[in-house]
Amino acid sequence: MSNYQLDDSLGFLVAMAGRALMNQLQRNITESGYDVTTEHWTILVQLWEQEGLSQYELAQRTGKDQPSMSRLIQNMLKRELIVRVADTKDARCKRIYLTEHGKHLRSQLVSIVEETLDQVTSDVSEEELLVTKSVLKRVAKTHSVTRTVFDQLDRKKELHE
Amino acid sequence: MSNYQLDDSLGFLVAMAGRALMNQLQRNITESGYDVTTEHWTILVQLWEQEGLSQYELAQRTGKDQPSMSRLIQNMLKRELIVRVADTKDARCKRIYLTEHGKHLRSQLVSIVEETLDQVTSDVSEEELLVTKSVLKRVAKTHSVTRTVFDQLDRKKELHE
DNA sequence: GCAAATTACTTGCATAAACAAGTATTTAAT
DNA sequence: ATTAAATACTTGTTTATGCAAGTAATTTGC
Repeated sequence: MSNYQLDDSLGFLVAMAGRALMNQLQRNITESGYDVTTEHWTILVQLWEQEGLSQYELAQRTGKDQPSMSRLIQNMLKRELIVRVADTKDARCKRIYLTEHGKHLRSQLVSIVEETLDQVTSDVSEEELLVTKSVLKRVAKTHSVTRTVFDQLDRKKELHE
Repeated sequence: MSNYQLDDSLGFLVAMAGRALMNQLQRNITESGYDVTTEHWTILVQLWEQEGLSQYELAQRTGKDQPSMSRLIQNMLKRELIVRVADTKDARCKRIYLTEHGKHLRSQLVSIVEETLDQVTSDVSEEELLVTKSVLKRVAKTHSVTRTVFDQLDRKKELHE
């Protein structure tokens, strides 16, 4: 029975790289004085591009399940990053809009994220990065929940072309 | 201000691939009838190679902090995967050993993990996989906590050479 | 038009991570 | 020898995930 080598296991490496990235990003955001988590960021990215998405749509686009989204939204409401408005045509649906505060965070947070990505990939060539992204995307697409995210993005791109 | 493209962001891709991998692995383990989490697995891998590690050493080798390790150990004790023995020379230290049950899981769990990795990388060439692993390792090494893991592994390899 | 199925969201429960603060034991410094 | 510092571990709090079960609103099929 082969000795399982952790540092040769894709699962372990993805988990470690993910932790490094998320910790560094969270640290950079907090040190810049923003009360925003990395998870809030994924929602803000969606809303900066299109406001008024329902919780279900946000869950689809970020690869989260509905309970996770429900609680994440509650958290962002508490921090006054967003507001929630009941859909006039479908009372089940709650649509999410940005507050002024949420809107204004955009340029600073995008800078922090880009800076963080530069930090953690300073040692990586452009070509290697492209291969890695392409592989990670394929891995993500093997799973139903995360595949939905990329299928949505691909569909959107087709519309724009 | 550029539109932030999520499917081009390494952070998002790592998070999605990680979720795909962990969900698939957890599902495969559970479906095979084992009451073991993916986090238990990382500890078991260490103990299959060397028993009697302290909680601190396990934390170092898996990139977790001590509180996380403390609770993870409590959980594994409850499931009777491991036992905990106070160090005779240092009463602060608690050393972890496998139960018979923990020992016997080895071959089955290693199979499940290897099968899962094959599932999620069926679409990926050997060469692409090598590049990806190498990049992820470099990303992980940019962060203090996860760097320790690889530094430890590298040191161990040097000793064996 | 009404019961049944579906949809959008929420709540409960277990596990897990990050951080801060606590306890107990050991080591170091004088 | 005693106090101070360091070490190993634990507990509390907040945030987050996965899954199951619940509520309320809307659609569907007859």
